[in-house]
Amino acid sequence: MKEAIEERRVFSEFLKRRGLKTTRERTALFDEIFSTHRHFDADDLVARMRLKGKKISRATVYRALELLHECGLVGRVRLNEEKYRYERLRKGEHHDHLVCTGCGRVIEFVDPRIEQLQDAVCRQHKFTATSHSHQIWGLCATCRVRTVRTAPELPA
Amino acid sequence: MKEAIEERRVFSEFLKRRGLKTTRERTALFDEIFSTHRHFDADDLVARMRLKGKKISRATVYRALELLHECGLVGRVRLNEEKYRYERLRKGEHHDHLVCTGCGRVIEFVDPRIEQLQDAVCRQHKFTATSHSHQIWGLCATCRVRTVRTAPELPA
DNA sequence: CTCTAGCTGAGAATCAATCTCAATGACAAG
DNA sequence: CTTGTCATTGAGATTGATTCTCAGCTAGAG
Repeated sequence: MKEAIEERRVFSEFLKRRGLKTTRERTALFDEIFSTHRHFDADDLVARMRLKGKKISRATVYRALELLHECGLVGRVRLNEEKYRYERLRKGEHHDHLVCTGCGRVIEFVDPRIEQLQDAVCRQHKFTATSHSHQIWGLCATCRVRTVRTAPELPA
Repeated sequence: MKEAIEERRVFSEFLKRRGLKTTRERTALFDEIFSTHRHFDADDLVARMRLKGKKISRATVYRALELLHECGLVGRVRLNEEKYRYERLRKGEHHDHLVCTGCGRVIEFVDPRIEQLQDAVCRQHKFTATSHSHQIWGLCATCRVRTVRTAPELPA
């Protein structure tokens, strides 16, 4: 599974540049993360490693995610929850999220026109953007159907 | 300072509808929140109340913010930090945020064209949106100047 | 005024994320 | 291959925001 050659190089060079080491743990985590395109949180990752028979402590997982995030390979957002969501990033690519509050599903979307308007907004405010996050909450098609007339008037 | 008449009515009716009570604490918190337009976090609010000589427990503050959020008078977002940011909302109005990573300043913006494109995205994915949050991080004009050539390379 | 169901405050609990520190390991140099 | 050094790891403690618990308090209907 020697996927993600380019990313692997980026990470390795990033570590070298910082005088950090390419450890067994970091490599294993990298492999796992770059073997899929799923979104995940720290716990998911710990669990996935366990399943593969690699016991890596939570602390190490967080430390590795921090590094991968710093070198731009992994995205980290809070979708209005208390925990972070991580996701593999493809260089130059960017996407935003539709988050289903019914089932938790996350749908990605890209819209260059929106990005363009964003740039305009920044210019208008003399703001120099470095990143952004755009989330839309609601119900996905499936949950929408399921909730027809189950939706309360509000008197929760 | 009998501001925010309309909001006051909304809140009061909301409480009534839910069989909840209009307590001294809730009224005091409401007054404080609706006396300005600032963004704030739970601690700010506790502190502001203290300054006015009203000691209201953190638990109560959180509970009141929850209610105000539920009835749509107060917005609550995580700007990729661990804590929530709250803000007074004006009915029907909506805005998003430019967050300066230099000084923490939050600039609000509205762009109907972006909102429109969002709707289109949702339709495309058969997604029924209920809310969204759109944040752009970067440097405000002031911090930008201050940081000229202090910024690292970060070949992210 | 009374009574009851909702409130409040203090502190405990939770939960993700971060930190501490002793033991271990990567890797450059010899 | 061996060594020395300094980063790394894991387990558990810690932090920080938020939520919960529960006993005593109070709003507000009757």
